[in-house]
Amino acid sequence: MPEGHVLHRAARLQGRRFCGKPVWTSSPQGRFADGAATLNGQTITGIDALGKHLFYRFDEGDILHVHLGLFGKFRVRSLPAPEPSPNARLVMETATDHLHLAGPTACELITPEEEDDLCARLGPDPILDPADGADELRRRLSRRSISIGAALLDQKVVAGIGNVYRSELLFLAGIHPLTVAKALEPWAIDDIWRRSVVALKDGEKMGKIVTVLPDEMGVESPRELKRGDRLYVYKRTGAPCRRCAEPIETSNADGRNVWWCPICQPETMDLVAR
DNA sequence: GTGTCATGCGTAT
DNA sequence: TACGCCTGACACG
Repeated sequence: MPEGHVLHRAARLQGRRFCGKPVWTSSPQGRFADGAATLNGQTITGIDALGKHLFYRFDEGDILHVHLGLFGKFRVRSLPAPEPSPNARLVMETATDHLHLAGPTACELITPEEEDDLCARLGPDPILDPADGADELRRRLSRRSISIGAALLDQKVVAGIGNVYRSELLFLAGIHPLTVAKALEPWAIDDIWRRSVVALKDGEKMGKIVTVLPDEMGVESPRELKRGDRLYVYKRTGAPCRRCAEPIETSNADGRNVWWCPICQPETMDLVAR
């Protein structure tokens, strides 16, 4: 269940194993049989992530687009690999490595024009555009009367943030998630952007989402934080805030659950209706 | 075994 | 706003 950091990490780690090598491809589940037949025997020339999307480039010009959706998962390992699950959408192997993809929302061949259209619909990616994404984010939020919580999930506003990061980033920024997006001061939007760059890059490096500062939990490094100690507010309804002990609140005003601390993220500005 | 839920998103109503 | 899609982990009986 991936946010943008997972896709950037996949591009980096899969790139090491698969770029520059011919691949055998198949679709045990059958739903990508034609595409797998087209790609079989081709050489991968590059793997790129943008937001939550992944693009594999092949030497005959084909482009494979993968979006994991809510359930999609990669398994990557060195050969020999176990039998693929019967619902594997795509299995890809070199002489030494094995990739197994199950449950994606999208696994399809697309044209360069389709890739351009798709990318044009995405906001700035904190991992790809750390330096100049803030201006773009400010522009894209300036006319939105939706809440900042809803805006951060909209991939047209910013690409790669999902439901975990949006709650955690707004906690770190001290902003209530139901705050009207266009009511935010430019410096507050810049702050959200800077925090998203740090958080997603950290997530990409570690392969998991850790937003809690290690010293707040009495350990040296984020890697030492146990499951359950890594996040400030996500899925912590009723638990004491790690900073002020106030019970964490939750709402699903926009169809997805969002969590916040009522003291650390006060209602100081315009809120959208609950 | 069954039911529920989940880090997503497009389409229909 | 609701639903459909796709899978796996976990709680419960």
